Amino acid sequence: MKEKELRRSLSVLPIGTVMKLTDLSARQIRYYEQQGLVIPERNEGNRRMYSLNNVDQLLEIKDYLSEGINMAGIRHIYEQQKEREHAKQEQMQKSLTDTDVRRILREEIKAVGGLADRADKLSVHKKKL
Amino acid sequence: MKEKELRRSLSVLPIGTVMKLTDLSARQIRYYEQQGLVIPERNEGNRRMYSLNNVDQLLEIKDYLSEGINMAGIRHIYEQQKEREHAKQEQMQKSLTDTDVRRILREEIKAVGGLADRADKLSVHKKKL
DNA sequence: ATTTTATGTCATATTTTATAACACGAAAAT
DNA sequence: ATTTTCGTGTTATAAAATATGACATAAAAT
Repeated sequence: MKEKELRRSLSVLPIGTVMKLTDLSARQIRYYEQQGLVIPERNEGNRRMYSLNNVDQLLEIKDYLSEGINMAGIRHIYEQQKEREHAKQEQMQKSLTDTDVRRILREEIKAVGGLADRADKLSVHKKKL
Repeated sequence: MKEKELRRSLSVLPIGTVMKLTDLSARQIRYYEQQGLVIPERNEGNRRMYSLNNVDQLLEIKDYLSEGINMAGIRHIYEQQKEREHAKQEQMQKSLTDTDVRRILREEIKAVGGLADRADKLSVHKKKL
């Protein structure tokens, strides 16, 4: 599902479209950006270009606001989220090295298996042992 | 998967974005429209707004063109496609009425079952028959 | 009672898009 | 061998969309 993620993160929507999709005013969208919440990419002409993920985030912000949470609160939430993602990232990193360890172990086993094979070939002598 | 279809058919992309996504010039995109191939919606300000489906179709057209097929050919292909869709539509229609028929049959069976029930209730007399 | 927040509104500059026209090489038709 | 048609580029002009910054303000926080 990597392709889907890519699609959702492509900055292809002008602010006008985002306004309609979120039912937010340009003023609001720009203000949230100013507050460090949703920072869109810019095209060559300095126009803001949003992704579907950006839109989702804006809708999320709408929800938070309607729950009475203010900018600072929302900012905090996203910082927390980033932290969690960071932690997960580290976790991933760790588990990756774990699989590395497993791979190495497997290779060691394989090596041992090789020895076993040789032992098999020598097994004609087994009975003798 | 109705929601996905909706997403893909939402007219949210300005022509500039479509140009980048398809690597076609505005001239080309508009010409294909003029030729009846990809007709985008328009926003209140008469700007063309494209959907992801539109983009896919444009990419398809690019392929056809690179295969040497001309506008007329592509138009023909799409007309065929429409016909097929239409046929499928009719088929759907048909099979829907089929299920209707089945439903009706089921109801008839149920009705018969009702009679059967009554027959059961009368079955105390069965032996008499 | 002030100050801060979140948003509206307005003005100005820049960018993007629409439309129409002219051009032009390559392919097709005559 | 010409003439037409096709697909696209380019240019000019007008309208729409967007960016930025300033001023305004009701509601909330202090």
